[in-house]
Amino acid sequence: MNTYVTHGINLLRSKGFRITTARQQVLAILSETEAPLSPYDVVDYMSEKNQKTDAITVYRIFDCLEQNGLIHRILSSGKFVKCRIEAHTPHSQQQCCHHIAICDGCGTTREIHCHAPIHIPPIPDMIITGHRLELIGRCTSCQERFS
Amino acid sequence: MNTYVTHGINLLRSKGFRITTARQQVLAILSETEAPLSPYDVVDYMSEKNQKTDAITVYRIFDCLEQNGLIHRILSSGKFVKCRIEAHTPHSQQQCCHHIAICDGCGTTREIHCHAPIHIPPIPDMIITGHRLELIGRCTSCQERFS
DNA sequence: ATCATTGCAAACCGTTTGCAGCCTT
DNA sequence: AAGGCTGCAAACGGTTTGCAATGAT
Repeated sequence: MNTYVTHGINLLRSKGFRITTARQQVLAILSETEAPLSPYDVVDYMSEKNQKTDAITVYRIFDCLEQNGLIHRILSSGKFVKCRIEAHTPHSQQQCCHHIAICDGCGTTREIHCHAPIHIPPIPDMIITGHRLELIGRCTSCQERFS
Repeated sequence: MNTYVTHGINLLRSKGFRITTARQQVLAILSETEAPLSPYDVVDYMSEKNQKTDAITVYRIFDCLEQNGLIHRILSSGKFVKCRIEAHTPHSQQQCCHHIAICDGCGTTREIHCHAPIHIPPIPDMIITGHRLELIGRCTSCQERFS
């Protein structure tokens, strides 16, 4: 039982969610995996461990975890990764924020804590309230593998 | 026949694509619409004009237009908008680029030409080669409507 | 005991594929 | 005339919904 799992369990419990075995198992799998996972990826992982679950259940657990800032949804792939930075604050141009960098070789992700504001030129007739940013890159091992 | 449509037609022709009526009709609809459209939205629009098309055809036309930088794909919704900025260059942190701002009230979009580099702190073990950025905001009329 | 959560079935939606026929070149 | 493009049919994968059974509190 690692930090991510216990943190997740405590957070969910504090908000009145029930600590079911399915939720604990999903948290455990997320904590063991660096690459983003789809709900069906999780089902496969779990069946390898002889833990039978339905994909629908994983969908609902992912919804719950996302709403509580425990996982990131990756727009470009529809998959999810654990979120280790507790303060997941949606932000304007002035606030501190964090984003995800995705390796286009292996899909591994890194979280980025970004204190510098993103500079955006004024937009006519529109007030900006937030943004979604995904960085595409290549991790060290993929740099070696593909060079 | 406006600038966007003629520009699109000329670009496609110059690359050896055929100028079919379906492609011209889709370009015309894109030029008339500020909000992002799904392929099925386009089919509906066209049937209102008594122009019958198949959604599959629109999908393929969208693919073609996207590859030629004539439309943007919006990750968060899977819809598309016309792209008026010709130089649609994927970019690193140093280059000039452009992105989309989306009104969360009505879905209208604005294109942003962004010359200032986006400042990203160094990421351990990863080289950043590109990024996807979508700005969320609220346009003037929606600010009034919802206030 | 209560009620949130799970799991099965089935529907749903957006998207893709194969192939014959059409239309631009 | 040639071959890119269209459109129908059908399949496909991911996601959602309804409802009864289960299990955490």
